[in-house]
Amino acid sequence: MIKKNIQRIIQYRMCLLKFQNLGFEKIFSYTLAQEIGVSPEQVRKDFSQFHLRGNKKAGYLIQDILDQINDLLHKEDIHKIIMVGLGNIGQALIKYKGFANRNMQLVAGFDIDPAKLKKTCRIPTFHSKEIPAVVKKENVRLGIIAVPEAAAQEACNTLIEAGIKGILNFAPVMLKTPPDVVVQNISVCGELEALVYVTEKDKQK
Amino acid sequence: MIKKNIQRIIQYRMCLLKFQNLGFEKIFSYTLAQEIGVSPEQVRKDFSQFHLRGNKKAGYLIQDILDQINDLLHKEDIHKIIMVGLGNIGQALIKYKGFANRNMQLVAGFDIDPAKLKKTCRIPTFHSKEIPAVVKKENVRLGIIAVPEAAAQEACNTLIEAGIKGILNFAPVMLKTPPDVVVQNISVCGELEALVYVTEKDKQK
DNA sequence: ATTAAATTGTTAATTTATAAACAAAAAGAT
DNA sequence: ATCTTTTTGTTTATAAATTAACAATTTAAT
Repeated sequence: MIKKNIQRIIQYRMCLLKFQNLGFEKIFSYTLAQEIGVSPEQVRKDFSQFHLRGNKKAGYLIQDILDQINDLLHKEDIHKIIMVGLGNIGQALIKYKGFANRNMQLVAGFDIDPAKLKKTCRIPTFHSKEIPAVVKKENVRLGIIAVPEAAAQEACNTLIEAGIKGILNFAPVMLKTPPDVVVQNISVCGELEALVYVTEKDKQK
Repeated sequence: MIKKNIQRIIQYRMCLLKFQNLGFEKIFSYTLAQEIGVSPEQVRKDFSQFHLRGNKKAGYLIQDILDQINDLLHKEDIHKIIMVGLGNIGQALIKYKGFANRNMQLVAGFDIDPAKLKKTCRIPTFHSKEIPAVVKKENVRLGIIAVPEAAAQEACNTLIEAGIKGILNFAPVMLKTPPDVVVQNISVCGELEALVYVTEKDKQK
């Protein structure tokens, strides 16, 4: 599983950008902490672990920290992504315009259903059998799986075979991958179920 | 933040259903563990914490454990959900057919843009100003925020004011809520950035 | 009937993550 | 120039989560 500190670093980055856009040049651990919903000590600890340094009494220089986080997250490159499955989620992600300003680029979509490939699209779409060719040609390392549960492991195997190293999985299954391929799962229903659990528990109090 | 053990319980449930559909009546901690990608000790520990009991040498009775997990997760009820924001993600979720068999029901969608409300839809859609009325009438406790970043906190405030207790947030901001309102965030870009970090780190080895 | 094997469930140990404490440095005030 | 205040950064302590260990129990075999 991915460490929590790097997930927070990603959040700090978004927050720093926000404050920078508001015209600030410096920020304190306290401010950042409040914004993210953690303690200032947590912010400083995280920064310390990634060697992000500030100035005593003067806080952190936003631009400076951003530069370093951008390095950490390899923001000097544009990260190409392919997506398998052009159903509901797939279509939504294709239309999503937020990838670009985070240095992400959805370069192609795939499906085994020819009907799904017919829709006009912001990105090129191909039959899933073309995955290896496109991955190789475009040198893609990340993939999104947005196919139904039953097809997910097969899609996953194809991606692995093609050389994909990181997979974002929307299908409600735990994918089996070799150790050098990392999977992150997103489950809308799962998150909602967790919310039901905690909110119903709160209710009893 | 929501405890990890309950998140795993939710995963175990999906896995148990899968094995039940395959015709199995019993399952061992080892099997479940492998499927979820954790250790058998973790499974037994989780089960123990929620008082889910098996039989020595004979493993766990799938139906029995499912009944108890269903109780934990309040699967005796159908959980109503409303959604604010009928953009890309909103549309995808409205079309999504997987809610029903997890006892979730999207009862209404909202947007401030009249154009978005015009599309024919599987569920009724209203102007966001109707949120309090619908929440009250339908007695809804869960909400999904799928609006742009700039509108997210305001949408959140409306939901809180209306009495929503759990929020699934797709906007890339940390929402400010009172302690009795729980938020779960989903960030596709954030997850992809985390994947970039770990996969690039692996590459160096 | 006894023994061996398998599996749970609890307790103990370890690791990881978070929080607290505090020294060090910088800025500003007296 | 000295003292006070503020904020970082590191160290120590606490809490949470995971892993390991092992006793208890059940089934099956001899």
